[in-house]
Amino acid sequence: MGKMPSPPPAACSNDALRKATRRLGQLYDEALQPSGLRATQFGLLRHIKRLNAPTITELADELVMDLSALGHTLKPLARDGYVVLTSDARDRRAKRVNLTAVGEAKVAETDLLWRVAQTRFETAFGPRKAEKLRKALALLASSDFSEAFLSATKINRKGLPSGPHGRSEPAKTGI
Amino acid sequence: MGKMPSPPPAACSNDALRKATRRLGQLYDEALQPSGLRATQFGLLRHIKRLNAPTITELADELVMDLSALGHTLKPLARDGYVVLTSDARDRRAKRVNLTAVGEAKVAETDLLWRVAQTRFETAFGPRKAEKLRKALALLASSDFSEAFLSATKINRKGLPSGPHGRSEPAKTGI
DNA sequence: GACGTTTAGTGGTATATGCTTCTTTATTTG
DNA sequence: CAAATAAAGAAGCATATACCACTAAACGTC
Repeated sequence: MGKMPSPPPAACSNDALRKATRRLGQLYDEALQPSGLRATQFGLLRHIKRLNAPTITELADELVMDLSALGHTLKPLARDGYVVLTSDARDRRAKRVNLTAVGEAKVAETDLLWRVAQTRFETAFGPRKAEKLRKALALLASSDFSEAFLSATKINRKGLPSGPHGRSEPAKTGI
Repeated sequence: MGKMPSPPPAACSNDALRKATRRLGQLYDEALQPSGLRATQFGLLRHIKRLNAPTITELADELVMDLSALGHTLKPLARDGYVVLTSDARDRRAKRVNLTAVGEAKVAETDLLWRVAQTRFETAFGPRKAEKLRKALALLASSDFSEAFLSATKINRKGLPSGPHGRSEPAKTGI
């Protein structure tokens, strides 16, 4: 008994993450429906508001999203008048994403619905656990984690490295 | 001091989930790239293999995915010859998703790449935490959670219901 | 066994997201 | 300063994912 089929945990973390995302997306979308905004759009508008007219690149970084993907995603919001893109004066390459008055109002309106959903989430999942989950997710989304992942050596004799050996430091949060 | 702006945890769980999903998706996609399969496609093929020629509906349920969305997602895989749709003999409405020999081979091939990625994930995130995270995500994806979320009363005087009062039972896992 | 209802999928449309390529600006260098 | 290089977006294409409307097949009822 010297091999053992090297059991990488049966479940795929990526699959698990996607399933949860789909489900939660459906629940939040349903909750925000009266506003006409998707959960993704609301989140996007909130980020724009918080970052105060960021450039597309800044926004993309913050959202852990591909630059061009964000460009596409902004179109419906621009079309509907929630945001406006303006060229940056200093750097004419850059474009800033501005929340319009209409957009601002829509965010405020939708925020009420969001709070209900968020509170339901806390209640259903447990506030303590919810907070820990968000922390874990933030770590996953961080560039620290990317680096840890990319530099993790693929050598891992068992599936469960338990002893104090070759594991490249489980990324210390720092988020 | 009797109001307090009812602080629904500053961060949106949905946003957090999406950011993490995007990041991890990129990491896994990159890891599987040599195979030509996206992480989503690999996960899909693995589910098909595991469920043994499921109907589209069964597969959609398992993946917490919309039926028609799954229908669309299957097209590239069918086009590339990894799966074939066959009408069920007993119920001519139903269609079964069959993994072809080519698909089977592709899964086997990609599995090697996936194991590396999965092991890196375990190493970078910590095996213990990884397991707990997957559990939490599985709970979120479960219908139990949907029900708990939908039936959660939106009344929640503070943002942190701490006492032993009106909270509709933080869905007991059972996953 | 015809009729209304439910169930399985399809097709269309729209958003979400990523990659690659190309254009316009900035920035760096010789 | 001119040429090379880097950075910010835009555009095109492809997959991922959802909702709605529609068709076809199965079911249940009287």
